[in-house]
Amino acid sequence: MTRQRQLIYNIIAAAPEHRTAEEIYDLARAEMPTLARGTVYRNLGLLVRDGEIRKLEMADAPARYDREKRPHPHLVCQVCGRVEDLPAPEGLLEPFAAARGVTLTGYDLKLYHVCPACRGFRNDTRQE
Amino acid sequence: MTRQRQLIYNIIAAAPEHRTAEEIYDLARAEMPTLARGTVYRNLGLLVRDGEIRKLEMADAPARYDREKRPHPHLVCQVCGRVEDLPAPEGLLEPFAAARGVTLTGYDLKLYHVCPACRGFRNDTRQE
DNA sequence: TATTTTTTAGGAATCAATCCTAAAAGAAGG
DNA sequence: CCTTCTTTTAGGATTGATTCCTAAAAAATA
Repeated sequence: MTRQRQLIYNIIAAAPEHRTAEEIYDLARAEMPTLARGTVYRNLGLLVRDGEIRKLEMADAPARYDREKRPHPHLVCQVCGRVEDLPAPEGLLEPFAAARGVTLTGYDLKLYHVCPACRGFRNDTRQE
Repeated sequence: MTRQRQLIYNIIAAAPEHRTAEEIYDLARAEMPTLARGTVYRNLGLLVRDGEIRKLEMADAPARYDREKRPHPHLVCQVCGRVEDLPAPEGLLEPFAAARGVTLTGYDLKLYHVCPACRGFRNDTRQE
């Protein structure tokens, strides 16, 4: 385990934010100024491959990384792109797939909405 | 409506395939050899904006385009990347979102599996 | 048909991500 | 700690998808 990889992992593990490679690069450079961009991408790839973190492919935007290893859906603001984790939809997708004779190996579920900040309301109805 | 745009739309509308911009470009060039790549991208964007077609963002691969305008999930082969349409999961996602106080504006659901061809079986259990 | 507006072709530019290579750092053993 | 072997890094070049730019062409409008 190199210092570079540990640093990159720590940045992701330390916060629930779903950051882009570039954001992670910037944060990491603050602590290790010689860190190369390619090193960040390569280590992110390795961490994903080893199941330490998850990669989130975003529509028309750079990928983001999630410290949560278990599969779960995401709530994405259509306007600002902000991403939140959602609890896994227990027993929702499996039956849907099974009913079609499909053996699920994974899923990607994004729910789009407009977040309170982008809606301009402060009296939104979301809990959390 | 320009000839270029009509041609691009026709290619998508004519088949259930989920093609990439590059594939559409190649098919279109067969009929209109001077067509520019940028014209394909621009028109795909406009068609998506106007709700004539849908854009499918793929993981680590170029986007694909879908003639089906209604929202619906996709079944994606992890190995070859092949994409199939799935019927809309009526009343599955809305309650899930509503239960969390979220007003859904859209969704993106991809189910991953390994298609029969990639599994190497011919006795698979999928219908259709 | 003349005028105004939009779109195109073609190529340059951008942006995220990957690849390349010599140098540096880590792992393993004693 | 030394030495050796293997992996990883920095830094920059490269790629691949997509977007942008501009003068010319086509479409819409009158």
